Amino acid sequence: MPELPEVEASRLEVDPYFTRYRIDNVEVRRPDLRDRFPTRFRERLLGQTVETFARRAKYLLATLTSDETLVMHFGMSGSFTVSPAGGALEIDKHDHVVFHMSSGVIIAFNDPRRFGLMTLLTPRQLRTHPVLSRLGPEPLSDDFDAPTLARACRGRKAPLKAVLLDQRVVAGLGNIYAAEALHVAGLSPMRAASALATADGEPKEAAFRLVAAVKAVLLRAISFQVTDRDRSTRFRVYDRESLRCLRRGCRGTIARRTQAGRSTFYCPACQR
DNA sequence: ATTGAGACCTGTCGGC
DNA sequence: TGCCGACAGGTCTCAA
Repeated sequence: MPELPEVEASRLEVDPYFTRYRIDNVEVRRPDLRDRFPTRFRERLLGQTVETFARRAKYLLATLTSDETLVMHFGMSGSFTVSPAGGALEIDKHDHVVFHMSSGVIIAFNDPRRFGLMTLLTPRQLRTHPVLSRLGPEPLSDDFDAPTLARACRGRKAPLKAVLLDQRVVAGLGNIYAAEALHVAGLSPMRAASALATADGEPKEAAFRLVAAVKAVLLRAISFQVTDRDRSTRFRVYDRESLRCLRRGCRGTIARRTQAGRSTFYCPACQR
């Protein structure tokens, strides 16, 4: 479930049960996701109240009364399940951390593949974190605009798809929405990123189109996550190999190829 | 400094 | 039904 829209949907769903409640108990059933949990992880959480529950890129950040921040990442297969107070509790074998909140609600972090991450950072560790402190702009914020993207793309020979996946350029896109945004923008995933900028790093028209496409695709995906359940209209190119291109007036067929070890879906007819 | 390949771990799906 | 390979929405490390 986990690119920016899915993480944001998860945050919205869990926030009412997390924020302003105290963590009365934590079951650490497996302290080894992508990294081993920090020392005294459980002890540092016990009795803490969650003050805010925010998202940065694909990370979820719960700030605690102690000023420490609980950082969570879903990896490829992470998710939360919320069990109402007093309800029967079923523990899945991939529920690695289970939070018992002061309301009686139980929130479980589930992650079969264990590419996810959970850690607890002091304010200083949060500020200087080697990954978090280097994340690029939030794609839905005004900080992500064509000039910013063009500067990041200047002189880069890497294909556009790879640059959209680089979390230091823009933070939160993954394999699906990078492909979707490139289709909306009518840009080939194989195109060199440098094509978005002039020699001095000024944005070309394609940079404006791509920025707008990224925002549109993510906004649509978030609203889709929150409301829609119809899976048929979910993606324009992702997982649609050999199917007709959905762009109005385009008669192309969606192709698939491997880029940097991952599947890229695109329309060779309308993405240039 | 950039870039691509491989690794991490488990589950699912299609083909034989 | 059972086995096997291919593949999966992310990131990190390493070598070129």
